[in-house]
Amino acid sequence: MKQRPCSLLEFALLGLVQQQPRTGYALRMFFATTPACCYSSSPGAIYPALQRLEENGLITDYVDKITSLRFKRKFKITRKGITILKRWLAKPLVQKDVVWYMDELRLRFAFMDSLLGRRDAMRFLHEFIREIEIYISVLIKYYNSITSTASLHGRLIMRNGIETYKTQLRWAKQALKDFK
Amino acid sequence: MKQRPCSLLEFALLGLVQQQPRTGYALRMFFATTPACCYSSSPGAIYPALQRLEENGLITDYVDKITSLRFKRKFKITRKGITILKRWLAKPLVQKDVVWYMDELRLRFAFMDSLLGRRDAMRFLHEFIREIEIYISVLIKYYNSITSTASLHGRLIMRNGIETYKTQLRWAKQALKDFK
DNA sequence: TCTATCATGTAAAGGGTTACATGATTCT
DNA sequence: AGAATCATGTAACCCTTTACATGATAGA
Repeated sequence: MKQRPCSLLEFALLGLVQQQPRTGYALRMFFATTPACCYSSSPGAIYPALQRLEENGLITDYVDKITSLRFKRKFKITRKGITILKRWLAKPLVQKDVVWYMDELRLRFAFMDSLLGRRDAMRFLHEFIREIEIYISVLIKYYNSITSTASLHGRLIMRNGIETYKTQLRWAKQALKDFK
Repeated sequence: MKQRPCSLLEFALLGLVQQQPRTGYALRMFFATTPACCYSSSPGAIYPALQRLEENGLITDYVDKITSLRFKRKFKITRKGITILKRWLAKPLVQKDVVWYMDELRLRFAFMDSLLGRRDAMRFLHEFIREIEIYISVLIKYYNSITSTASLHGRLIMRNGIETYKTQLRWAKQALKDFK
């Protein structure tokens, strides 16, 4: 009986309640008021996701009557949740990740600091750099192969992709320096 | 009776069959073998999407027995399809687009050349630059507000976002020059 | 008192992913 | 003859989006 893997939103919620217990509304507001908005802020996604996390035992809820008189249902992470979260954070990085799942990688890196060590973060960056470099060379090869036949728009879009990945590369190398 | 808007995959398919008639398989292979792979290549997405486009009269199919003896069901765009596609391509750009839908903007720019004029493409880039500049200032403001409290990872991820958007800005300005 | 915000959800509809299923043609 | 590739789909499952629904509390 293999456990269904968490969705990106579920991991985002898991990571946020790991930092500190929060209510569903606080989680919504976090997405709505920070640049993390791309991980969704609609209640129709967040509340069901929290239910699923609870059903699977990754988070538990409790009623918080300390911080205010108002009824608040706060969620906190469980030991099982921490295990799952850690496993996700520590997953080795593969080519597919940088091609398809850059959002997921950003999320992983953002949540890494409190659960993984400096060493793991640096390993992550090294793997990131390796895969990005490979993918940039793939993109450049493709760009050169179409450059004579493609339209101006086609070439420009390809350049956009290459420049975007080159920025990722620069960022990761600078980040590595910041760790040293 | 408002028509349901097309999904991103539907627009991608519409744009591709507008360039030239293609079979479902050829469309799948296009996604699978080019950097456009992020717009999906699974048959379970593409074939139903083609059916929907045909039901809505945006594309029609015909049997191509000219290029080979083999049965091939090719799709081509209809006049209605061109209208819908053009309307999508020419939509004015708003802040939400650069925050949430960069993929869609890339797709629109890539398909713009054959249906819209140079003037529209340049207008697109101007609007793009305007919205990106606004969003960068928002991100920097946020970055400065959290810089004293956030973790190293948090700051680094923010820098990643800012650098990524700055690259978009540089790209668009360079693209504008290429148009002149 | 009234409005904005805090706070928690549900329901319907739609699209995508994964996995499955099938058969023809081409190349070795 | 067999394998790889071409070619076209379907079905189950799951998640997200959009829209709706409700009520408490704090501040003007």
